[in-house]
Amino acid sequence: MRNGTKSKKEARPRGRPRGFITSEVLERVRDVFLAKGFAAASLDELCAAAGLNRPSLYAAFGDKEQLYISMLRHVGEKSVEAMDAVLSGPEPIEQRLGRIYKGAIDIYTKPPNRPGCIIVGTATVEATSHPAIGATANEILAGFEKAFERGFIKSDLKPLPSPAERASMAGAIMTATGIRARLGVPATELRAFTRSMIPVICR
Amino acid sequence: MRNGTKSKKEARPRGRPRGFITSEVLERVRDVFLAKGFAAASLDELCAAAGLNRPSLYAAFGDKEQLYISMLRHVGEKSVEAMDAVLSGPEPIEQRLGRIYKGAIDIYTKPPNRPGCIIVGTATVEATSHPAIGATANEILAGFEKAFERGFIKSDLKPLPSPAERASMAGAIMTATGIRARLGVPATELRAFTRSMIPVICR
DNA sequence: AGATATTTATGCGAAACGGTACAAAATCAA
DNA sequence: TTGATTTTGTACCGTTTCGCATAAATATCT
Repeated sequence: MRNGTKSKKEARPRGRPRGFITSEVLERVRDVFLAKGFAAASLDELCAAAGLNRPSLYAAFGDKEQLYISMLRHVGEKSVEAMDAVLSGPEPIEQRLGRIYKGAIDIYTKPPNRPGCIIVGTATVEATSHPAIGATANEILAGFEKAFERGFIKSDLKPLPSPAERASMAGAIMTATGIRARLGVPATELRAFTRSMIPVICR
Repeated sequence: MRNGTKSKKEARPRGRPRGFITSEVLERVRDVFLAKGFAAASLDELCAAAGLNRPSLYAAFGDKEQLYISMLRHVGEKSVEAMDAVLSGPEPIEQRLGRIYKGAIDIYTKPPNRPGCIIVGTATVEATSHPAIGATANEILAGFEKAFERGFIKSDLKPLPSPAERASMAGAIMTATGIRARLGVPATELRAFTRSMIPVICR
């Protein structure tokens, strides 16, 4: 027991404990970034939503770009988990895909602000000025495609197009849906679109 | 000749003539909006790029949002013209589609800033705060799909999926490509993606 | 020429921006 | 209790932002 009694839970750090939970803060700033985008979201709004003062936010997450990237990663991880939960199910792949798209559209068109997909809807515009944001968004989208691919592998579709090709197509449909939702296309139209695409992907 | 000699050219307006050409200004501010997005593009940058002073820009186009929308419409019209020129050609539809995507990718990945598609890449994020921008972007995307549809009608593909369905799929592929280009996906990968999607669309 | 109309140019001014310095508060180690 | 360490709150700095007020410049119409 030389190196400190780590006990079960890791020893509490030295100084004053934090008055917030990281994941909660990330989910609150997510709502601000969703509504305004990265550039138009001010630190005042972000701090107010997070319930933190500015120096606390900075000490915990770094500057605005790093905070945004942390939020993106958080959203991405939770999304992939949710996708895997559905895509590993026992139903035929067409049905699993339908549930993925339906769930996505529900989120994308949630009133009152039809926010669309936060990744393609808010990260894309910043990618030219903030390459790290573009790279992060790309990683997350690649993660989505990998999740789709796992779903296609677990299916009895013909081997061609390959699961990877089908996955990249499913991802493109998802991307386009997330964009069009934010642009104001109503949910019914989005659902009709994804429903008509599924048989094409699974041909 | 009562109502004034309108001659051929309409009579010049009364006061001092403008020192700029509307389409040129729109194409110069387009470059700024492409690089920075709507929110992060400052009026100083826009004026400098346009070669106009601030009050001139305001008198000619209104505020920043109206200027941006005028620019979007300008880009949209020229794009549809270019698409129709290709899509009405004599080649098989697969080949016409390939040329459309190749041309788009060339623009989307142009160095040094891989700007992607200005419509889905910069308008989308603003749609929640500026509904007029979202509506305009949607109109333009619908115009793209109509152009695709005209191309599919002029082809000897099977009647199902319908030309409209094929067009919405082709549009989704275009959208996803424009997004991923801005996010940093290299041109070679984008070309491989669209090339693999064409046979699926034209099945 | 003189009056009228429109566009240019300079520059301002109030507000909002991102980021940080500094001291008070809260906890742990000894 | 005393000192070390981390978080919190207030207040501020310099810069940049958008939009406009005002006056000079350039054209047509009478």
